[in-house]
Amino acid sequence: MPYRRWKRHGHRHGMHRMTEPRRCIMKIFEENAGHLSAEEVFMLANRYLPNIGMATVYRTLDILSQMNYINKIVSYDGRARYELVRDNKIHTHLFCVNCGRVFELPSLSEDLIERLKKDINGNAENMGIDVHSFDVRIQGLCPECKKNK
Amino acid sequence: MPYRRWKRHGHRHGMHRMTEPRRCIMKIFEENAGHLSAEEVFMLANRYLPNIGMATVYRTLDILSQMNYINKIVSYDGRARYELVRDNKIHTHLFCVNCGRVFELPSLSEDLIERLKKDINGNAENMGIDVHSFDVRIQGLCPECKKNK
DNA sequence: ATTGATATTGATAATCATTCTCAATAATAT
DNA sequence: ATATTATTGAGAATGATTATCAATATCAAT
Ligand SMILES: [Mn+2]
Ligand SMILES: [Mn+2]
Ligand SMILES: [Zn+2]
Ligand SMILES: [Zn+2]
Repeated sequence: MPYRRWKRHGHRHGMHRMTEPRRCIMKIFEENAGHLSAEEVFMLANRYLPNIGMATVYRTLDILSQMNYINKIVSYDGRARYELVRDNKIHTHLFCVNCGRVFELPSLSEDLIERLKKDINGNAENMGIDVHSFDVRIQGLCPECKKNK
Repeated sequence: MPYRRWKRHGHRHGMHRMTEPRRCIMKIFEENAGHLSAEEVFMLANRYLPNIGMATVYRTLDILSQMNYINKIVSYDGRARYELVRDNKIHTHLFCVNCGRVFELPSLSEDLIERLKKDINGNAENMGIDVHSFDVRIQGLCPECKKNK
């Protein structure tokens, strides 16, 4: 179900009712391009809903992920990040080993992705595994941290 | 410094002394091909060193990683895995969304890796980032979990 | 609009992997 | 053998995420 429809009161998505915290958090992702931690989402939501609780943030991030409105990204620093689902391109992310932030890289060229898919699906068939998704991850220093080193 | 030399008493690696727990845990990785969690390493080490503590396991995994004898892999289930460094190939790992285990896929073809490297390094240059390493990750079902579904 | 069934909330406690603290011990240099 | 100091194991502490639960808000049926 597209988010536009669910956004209005009176439109449930399965068992999921539309509520203020959910609308607010979804709005935050629509207005922020980056890869936000739960804590960052909490602080942004807090400006509009001063009583919102951390538990609600986590619960909402969870169902928005399930609904495929946002992506959950598990980083190396022990905290997850979330981003709005904008397209179905394979994301290439940089995980900064210094500050822990996640950065977007330009997507790989179409034919490179095609060859990756082919290669991976071939191996998957041989091994008897079921591929849901894949991605490319880079570890290194973000522009800011590279300077200050 | 190669592990063979460090393995003997009286041979330090910088400030790192050679001790029973370190020898034991390194041996465990040499004898186990898989991707082990700290808990799994602890249980295996426990058979030889009944008094070993969890803190020592974590500390040892940490310095073995720094020494580049083992790789640390951050999984999606909130616990890290570790594997012996055997070569410098780009690892393609399957992270089973059902059981949380990590599996090795055959490495990508040489020229595919070369093209990936080129593509990534090109983007890295433009963005002013410093690439330390990269890898391809698959999320899906392992052979075992695929059957039992 | 009012009602009733129930999904959601915020506060708080609990969990779980990992890290820290510290006094006792073991590994190396002399 | 002795002195120096890195390492250990036990247990406490941390920090992100989940679970619990009574109060509240949403939505479908009236
Ligand atoms: Mn992204
Ligand atoms: Mn591997
Ligand atoms: Zn950084
Ligand atoms: Zn599995």
